[in-house]
Amino acid sequence: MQTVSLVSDLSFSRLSEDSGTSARTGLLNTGRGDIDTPTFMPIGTYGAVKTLSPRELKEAGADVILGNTYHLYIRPGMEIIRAANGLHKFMAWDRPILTDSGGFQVFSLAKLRKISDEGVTFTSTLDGSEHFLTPERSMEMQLELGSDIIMAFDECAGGGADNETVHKAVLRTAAWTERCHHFLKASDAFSSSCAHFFPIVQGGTDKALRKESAETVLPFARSGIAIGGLAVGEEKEAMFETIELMDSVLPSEKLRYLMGVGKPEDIIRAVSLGVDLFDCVLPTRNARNGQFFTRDGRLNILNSRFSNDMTPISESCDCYCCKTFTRSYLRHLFKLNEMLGLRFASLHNVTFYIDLMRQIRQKIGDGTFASWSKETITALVSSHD
RNA sequence: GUGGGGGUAGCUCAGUUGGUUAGAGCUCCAGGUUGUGGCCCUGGUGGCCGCGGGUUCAAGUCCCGUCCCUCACC
Repeated sequence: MQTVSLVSDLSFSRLSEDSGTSARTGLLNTGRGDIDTPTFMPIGTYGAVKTLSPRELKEAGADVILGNTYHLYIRPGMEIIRAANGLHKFMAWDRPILTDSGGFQVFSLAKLRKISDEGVTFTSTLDGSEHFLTPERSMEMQLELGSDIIMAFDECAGGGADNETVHKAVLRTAAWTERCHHFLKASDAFSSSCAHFFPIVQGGTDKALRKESAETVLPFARSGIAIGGLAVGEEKEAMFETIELMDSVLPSEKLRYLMGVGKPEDIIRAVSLGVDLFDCVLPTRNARNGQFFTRDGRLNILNSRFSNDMTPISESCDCYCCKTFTRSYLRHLFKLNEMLGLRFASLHNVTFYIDLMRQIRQKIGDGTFASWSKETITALVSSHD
């Protein structure tokens, strides 16, 4: 297998490893600062991590956030992004941004779509207008956004897809990844951008298809590679078996990004299988439904048992929400649909996820990750499953 | 005072020519949410059908009385 180098000089370097598991810490260089791994990216789909300001994100400790090419292309459109001199300036976030390519959204959101080897025709969920998205166009838009980590334009088959469908997605993802790479290699904007390019492995939960997909996209991975097509409806154990397979197939010197995962306990397990980077809607979406993450599991602030509870969400959390407000008050805010409640819940959950990652890095560095992870997972799921 | 309309779940209301154990939405209570629209999904609690008589095998439904709400007119 041959590694094809992109023009970027940026890299991922492993700093320490955990004995007994595949967990490791690392450092990803970007033009907008280094990222300690393992880490978690809050999701800022439309150029906003819902309810939180960039200042609050920094205070919570976020090093990198995720933006969505598909959503930003629909609204406000690339013309506005160009006029604003890129997404960073537009949203006033000066740290790294990873951009999703739009591949996943075309399949998960768009109602009407036609897929061919050339690209995807889809109908906008906003106004019904028709659009054509290709690997080249996705790369072009991610460059216009000013992305620090550009994701390959892939095809994600759903969790219930048969092997023939998954295989087609694997082949198409391979061809598209090569086109993405080819486009970037020829792009002046890319060579001067200091941006990473991450290919995405597909293949569902079938071992042979996963291996095939990994082998076909790996030549285009320089600093990192993503594991896509998981947490899309398959059995949880099948997901972890696939991650474990990826741990043995992917070279350990490249950063591994597990797309869309997950619950805190899932992240810890994935870290033990060698994953370095995560994103997930749970901390922010569930926050807006009143769910708070804590070391002792999740709690639904709408539950009546909190109506007169004058303690904070978590005694051990240093976020503004936990230092200042009671469960009783937070429940009150949620019962009345006050937007302040959504903000505090989002702030707490994002802080919780980022603190969790910080602790994971510390435990790996200490060499105590294996035992710590077992205890922590037990506590996290104590009141669930 | 006279005439009309109406009283059914916490709220807004559906309930066929009388026919099984009276329903819905919202609320309330509790689950879910994995490359994001605060959406959404799944369960559950909750009714002396205003009250009292009557007709009938059978009444939320028909009849009589009564109380309350509401509109119109004196």
